Amino acid sequence: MSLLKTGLAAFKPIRVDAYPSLKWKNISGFNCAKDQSVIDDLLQEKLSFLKDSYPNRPERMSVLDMYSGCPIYSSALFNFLTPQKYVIMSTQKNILKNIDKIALDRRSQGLATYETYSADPYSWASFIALTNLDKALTIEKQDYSKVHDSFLITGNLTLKTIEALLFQWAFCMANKNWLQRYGDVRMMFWIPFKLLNKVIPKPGNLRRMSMIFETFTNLKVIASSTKFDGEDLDADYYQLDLKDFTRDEDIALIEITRKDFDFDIEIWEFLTKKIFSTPSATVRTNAGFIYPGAIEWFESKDDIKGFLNKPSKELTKDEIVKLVNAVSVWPFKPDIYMDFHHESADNN
Amino acid sequence: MLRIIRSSNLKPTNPSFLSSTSRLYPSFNTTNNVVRNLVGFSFEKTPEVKNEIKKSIEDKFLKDVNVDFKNPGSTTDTQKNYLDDNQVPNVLNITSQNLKEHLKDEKILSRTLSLLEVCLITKDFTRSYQILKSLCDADLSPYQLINCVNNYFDTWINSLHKENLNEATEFIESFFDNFKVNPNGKTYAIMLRYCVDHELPFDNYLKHPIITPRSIFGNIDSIGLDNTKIILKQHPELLGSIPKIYKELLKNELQDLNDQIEPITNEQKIDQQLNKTKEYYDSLGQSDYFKKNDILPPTIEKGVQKELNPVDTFGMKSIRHALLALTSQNPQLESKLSSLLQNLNERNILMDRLDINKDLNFFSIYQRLADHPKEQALFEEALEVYNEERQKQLEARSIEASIESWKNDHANLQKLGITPIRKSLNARLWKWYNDALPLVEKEVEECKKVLKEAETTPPRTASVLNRLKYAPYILLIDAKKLLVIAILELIKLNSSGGIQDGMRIARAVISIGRAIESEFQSEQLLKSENNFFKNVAKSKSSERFQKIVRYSKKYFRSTSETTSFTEWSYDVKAKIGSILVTALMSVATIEVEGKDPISGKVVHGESPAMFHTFIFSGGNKIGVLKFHRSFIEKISDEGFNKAVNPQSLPMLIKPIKWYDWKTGGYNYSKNYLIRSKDCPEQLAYVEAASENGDLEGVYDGLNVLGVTAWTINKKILDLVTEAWNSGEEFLDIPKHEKELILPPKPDRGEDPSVKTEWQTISKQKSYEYYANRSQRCDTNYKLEIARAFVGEKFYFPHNLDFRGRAYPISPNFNHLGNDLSRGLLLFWKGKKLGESGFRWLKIHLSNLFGHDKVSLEDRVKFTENNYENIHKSAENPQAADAWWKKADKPWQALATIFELSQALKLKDPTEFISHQPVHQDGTCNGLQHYAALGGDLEGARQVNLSPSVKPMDVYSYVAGLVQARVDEDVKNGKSQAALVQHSIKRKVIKQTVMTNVYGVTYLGATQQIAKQLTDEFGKDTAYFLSKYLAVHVFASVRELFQGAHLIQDWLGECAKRIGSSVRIDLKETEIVDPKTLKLLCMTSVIWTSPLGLPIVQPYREDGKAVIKTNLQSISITDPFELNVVNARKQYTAFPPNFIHSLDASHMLLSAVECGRKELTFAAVHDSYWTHAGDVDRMNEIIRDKFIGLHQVDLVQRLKNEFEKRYQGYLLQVSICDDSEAAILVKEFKKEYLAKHGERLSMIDEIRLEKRRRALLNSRDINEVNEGLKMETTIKKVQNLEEEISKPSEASNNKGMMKILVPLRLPDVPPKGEFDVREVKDSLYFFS
DNA sequence: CTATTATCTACCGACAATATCATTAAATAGCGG
DNA sequence: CCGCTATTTAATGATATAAGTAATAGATAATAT
Repeated sequence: MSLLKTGLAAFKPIRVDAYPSLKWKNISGFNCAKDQSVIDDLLQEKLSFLKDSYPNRPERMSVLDMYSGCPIYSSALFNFLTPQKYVIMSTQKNILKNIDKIALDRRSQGLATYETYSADPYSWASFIALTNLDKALTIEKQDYSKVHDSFLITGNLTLKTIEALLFQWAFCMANKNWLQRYGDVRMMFWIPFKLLNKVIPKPGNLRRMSMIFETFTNLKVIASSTKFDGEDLDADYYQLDLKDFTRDEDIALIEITRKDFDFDIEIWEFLTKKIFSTPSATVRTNAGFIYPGAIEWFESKDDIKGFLNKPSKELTKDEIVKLVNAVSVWPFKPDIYMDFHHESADNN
Repeated sequence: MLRIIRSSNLKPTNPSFLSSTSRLYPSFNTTNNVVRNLVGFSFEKTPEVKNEIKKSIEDKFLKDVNVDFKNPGSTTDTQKNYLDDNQVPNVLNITSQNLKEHLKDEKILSRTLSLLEVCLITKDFTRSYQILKSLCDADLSPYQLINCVNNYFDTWINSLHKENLNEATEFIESFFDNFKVNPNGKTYAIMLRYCVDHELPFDNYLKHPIITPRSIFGNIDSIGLDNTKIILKQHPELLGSIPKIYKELLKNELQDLNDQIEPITNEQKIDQQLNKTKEYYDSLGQSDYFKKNDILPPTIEKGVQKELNPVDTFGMKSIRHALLALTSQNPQLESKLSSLLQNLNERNILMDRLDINKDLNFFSIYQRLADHPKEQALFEEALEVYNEERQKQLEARSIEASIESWKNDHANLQKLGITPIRKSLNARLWKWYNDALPLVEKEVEECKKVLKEAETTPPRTASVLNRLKYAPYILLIDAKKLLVIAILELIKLNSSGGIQDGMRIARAVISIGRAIESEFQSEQLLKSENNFFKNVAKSKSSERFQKIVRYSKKYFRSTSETTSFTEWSYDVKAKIGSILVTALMSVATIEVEGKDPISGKVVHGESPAMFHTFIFSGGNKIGVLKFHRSFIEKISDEGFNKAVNPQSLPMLIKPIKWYDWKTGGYNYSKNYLIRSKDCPEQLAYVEAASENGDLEGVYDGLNVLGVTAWTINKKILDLVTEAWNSGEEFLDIPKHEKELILPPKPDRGEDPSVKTEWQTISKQKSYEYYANRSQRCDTNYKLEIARAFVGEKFYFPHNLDFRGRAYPISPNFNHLGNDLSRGLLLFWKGKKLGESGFRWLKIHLSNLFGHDKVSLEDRVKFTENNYENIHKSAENPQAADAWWKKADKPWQALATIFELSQALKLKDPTEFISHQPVHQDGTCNGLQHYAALGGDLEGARQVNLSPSVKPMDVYSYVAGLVQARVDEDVKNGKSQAALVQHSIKRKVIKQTVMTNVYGVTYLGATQQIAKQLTDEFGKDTAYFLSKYLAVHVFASVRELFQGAHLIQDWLGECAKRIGSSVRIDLKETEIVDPKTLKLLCMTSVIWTSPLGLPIVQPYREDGKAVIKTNLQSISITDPFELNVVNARKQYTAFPPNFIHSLDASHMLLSAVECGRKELTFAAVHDSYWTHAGDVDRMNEIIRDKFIGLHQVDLVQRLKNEFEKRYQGYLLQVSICDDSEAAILVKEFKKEYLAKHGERLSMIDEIRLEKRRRALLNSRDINEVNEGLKMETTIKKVQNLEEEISKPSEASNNKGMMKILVPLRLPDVPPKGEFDVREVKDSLYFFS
């Protein structure tokens, strides 16, 4: 009962250290915050705009938080946003158990709380269950012209094996599917610094990974434990200290929202793979990797042949779009869906 | 110190390698037994040893020749007996303390030697001499060095004229000063050749006090026969110094002894006939096919009525031409056969008159001569002579033949206009070839230029340096050949490695490089043979003489020292390969058709036919070469094509016998005894064993397998061809699927899971499509080979995998293949069935039908009850519901049916002459060996080691056990149990039971069972149930074969310990990783098979090396990188490998005996084949040999060997905190801490122990005493046998500590009561 | 020391990831004596 | 010509690549705090 009326419940902040009996066993592949006050500070410093982006939060805002780890950040964010609903989805059984204890305690006191949802965020099915079957979360469908104003996705993607989710979900943004079918839903993730380094564009030394984020998302670095060089992006981020985290590995917090585009994304995906095969080589050389005849085809296009001789790593976003559009109308274009190979093809 | 050639540029530099300090370190092994030391990675040889080896080969060869000449039946009977001792006679061991460095040295050395060889061949004496000088300073064995110098001398002297005598003499005189070694017999042999060639006096060189004529003529290869003749004319007394095999030859040449040698009368007759007959090849107009470039010889069809549908398999055509339309350097040889046939015709010996011009089915001629043994023998001999030359063509000339066939297709089609040319693949290839040739030639020129410049000015730019690395090699082969090889390889590799319509670049370039290397070697071998025999046998043509020449050639091939045995490095292969691929890629074009996405119109164009690209797999970037889809469509239309590697087809003559670990099999290509996995360690052991004379038994066995003659079952081939051409599915031939159809792509707004699913399905579909295609392709390949060999007599050269199992070297089509391959094969030789054979043939049929679980009598009855079916099937095999198709192995069954039906039509079926191989298969051979090892009564009974009335069937029995368990579960209300209760069949669990011996895991077993259950339950349920069943199958097998599992576990445990042990006399950095401070386990499991073959498990973490080519960098596993062993692989693979080494020994032993008793013998590991009439005799042999093998306690013997080999090794084990050993170690550590103020690390422990051992081994008594007093942790615990030999427990447990202990092996499991001699009376042991 | 994560997954025949950038080691060049 | 340092070049090592882990899930080794 009290759960449904969270918005009305008193908003006493959750403090994880108020539950000293709970053992969090720092040892986890995830790199998580250890010190809640640091996160409080971070939110205050850099994320106050969130409060304005999500009006009337206690009544209508939902947050989906994945792989929370020890819920230091989750608690801080929860306290900060005071959303109507805050779901922590994870596979970490022991951690969820502990969080449940906190939630139970809060509920018993009639306090607002986050809740857990035991499922694997890696599995698409989890979200169908979450929104359709279990109805643990109801999300309003909104227009893509502005950022969704009642739903926020966040989580910790610092484990090696689930890094992939960042890319998958980014593509979901572009494709408007998964949870991104509800609108332009803002996502905030903790990621290893190494991963951040891949996704931020380094002018003159561009790679496909950064191109993805540059083309399909608005990327902002909220916080980082290390300095980095990237265009405009380094202007204003919160300096983190590694000692406040569970692992001795540089970490960053990023925020992404959707950027619209107008070309065939599948060709884009295919083409960028090929064109960045050898980033230091010329566009012409790399074009050869697309399909026989591609170089000649590009040479026949006036808006393209001008940049065929520069290295791929210097290609701009728009130039790539030109290439994509050229391939789309190419009579001898390759079958972009056959670009894989069968592993260990031997078995009688 | 020495100077070597830096591989990048050719200037001498000065690193230190091949340091000799550590080489002769005494082994810790101090037992009474002989411990032979392998030093470094190559076994040191002295020239004397080498000569001895050569001598013994000669003796054996002569013996064999005698067998072939006169009294067959008595081969060697004294092979070293490995079979009756609990000790392995020679425990070989590598004792280098510096493994990694030694290997690196080997790498440099190998490259340098290869470069030397290449420079010599290209007559680059400047560079050669530089290399040679640098080698002098290297730590080569004197023998190796002399060899190198001699090779140099050999080539260099050819460039000298008569006037340069002084230079030559000077070379010999300053030999020692220059190279620090003395000249030897070969040096003098070379000098002799020079003198004789230039008509200079040579007597001086025959009077050397040390270098005797005998040792000179031991190198007769370097003199040449013709020259030897001249020498002998002046010095007839030297005839005694000539190797026997050539003596005969020279005697003939010298004294015109034709009349004195008894001519074989029949042959003489034919000799006379010979003159009467005109060469029929001339009449066919194809004798000079290879020389006259423009005329394609008319293809003779060998009576196979129907062409295979896709006709144009690349290369195949050339093979057929090579087989059919051969030129010969000695026309008389050819005509011998034709005259014989003519003669037979005239005498009406054959039932029908032969049309010599058409019917070249030798097999049918042979069969028709069955009643005329004399003529049959003559015919066979003539055929052998004839084939001798054809084989040579086949191996040596097929590349040229490919070009010809393309060219001809192109030329012929040109007459018809442009369109047909576009359509023809061969014509297209001809164009590619022509367009790319200038590029390649330009590259070759460039290489020449660069090499020349490098002589004067040191190379600077990267591109020149890069080119220099391969330049010397690319000059070795004609540019035309380079290109053809490249084209053929690329087409062959299409769709390999799981890549649709393409291949991995790495594989492509290396395959091309390898093929080129191999072609080069062939050329060299052929050239040296021709040189040696020049001017011989041109004039004399007596049968006897020709025969001697043939044997001399065979001998030459198996011993020739001029043979190149250096290997091209991967670097070179890859670079050359990539040059060619690049050239081809840039010119190869194809007509393409596309659709304009906007207008929808069809557009035509010309586009490159292939392209380079990268694909990604799990974040890995793989470089691939892909073909344009239009090209793929083209080859699909014209059929599935693979280029045949003509150098590894079945052989038309008996393979070269194995006398030596690196010569055998084909005439003109290099084959090793062992298919080593690029593992120098393996080769080192095999080489040592071979030179130690331990491998005689192995060689004998292999040689028996090699002389089994085969032919094609034409009836079967006709039928298969028909089925094939229909394009429909037929038995195990899949349907020809025209194109890959994928489900429609989902909209991108759909949930990602939808797309994922679509991808999965698409991948699956695509996989199936390509699997289907590759299967069709494989079948086509088999059929093409079979078709080319119809009517021929052919042989499969064999070699071994590293465990000693024998495999035919010729891939694709051989008796190890599937039912179809086997069905297509017959023994060439026919043998009368006889009573017993008739019976076995019936049993064989029954077995092929799957009725092999009943008594022999019942099997006979099965066949007898089906006589009507047999006749029907034989008469009308095409019938849709023909009986034979229902067999387990339909093709073989049909082949047998043909024979049976023919036999039954005879008045007396036992008179029938059978060619059908009849198999005797061990029932679960692996388990048989386990049972014998363990003396396990119950196990022995289950696998038919002990006699019984009916054969036991393990699989059914296990199925029964599983059934019982499941039934129990049903009672207890388990839901899965109820579902599968009625589906537990023999077939379901068979594979799992079988693979259980190989250590299949739960997951693997589940998949196997699931595959069987899928039809019944559907994919998902099947998997669910399989998980359940797998558990029960495992439990049941374990329960039934307890004995086997005890041994399996024991073997595993031993391997585990060995694989995680360290040898502490190594250099410290090779014992403990300086970075991680962890033990570096470098010890692989090594043992000696009962036949004397040393087996080294090659499993290590592989060291990757990257090669830069002009296409891309490619990554290969560096064979010269010695890494830590993969302990897991070592122990999971050891039990099966050990058992396989036993069954391999059993097979080879049986082969030798069968050979001795003149049985035709073939084997597929644990399935032994012979003529029906000989099965009884073979069965006896199989049993005897099995008993012989197991009469000693092989497990104990293995343990003894291990203990000897791994004595002094240390192992890290976890033991209980409170055990005595742990306490002692802790105490010691505490004391050490107190004394030295720092903790005793593992390295310290090892250092101390090293020191202690060094002291103990010292010659200084004081030091020994000091050593005796010295304490180390290892000494503390070494006597606590019980504690340290306990199996190690999981280290994750509490209260455990890790300590170093001397390696101990667990006790051998107790042996059971079973007496292996019972096998003698077990009917179903093999059946 | 122990919870979490990564790595396997049946033997043999059989055959392999690559580009780029940073760092280190070695070779060469230059210079002075 | 030698020997030293500075500069260039070669060799080695680390990291990124893609982005549903291809199926499949349970034991075991490795890792990190």
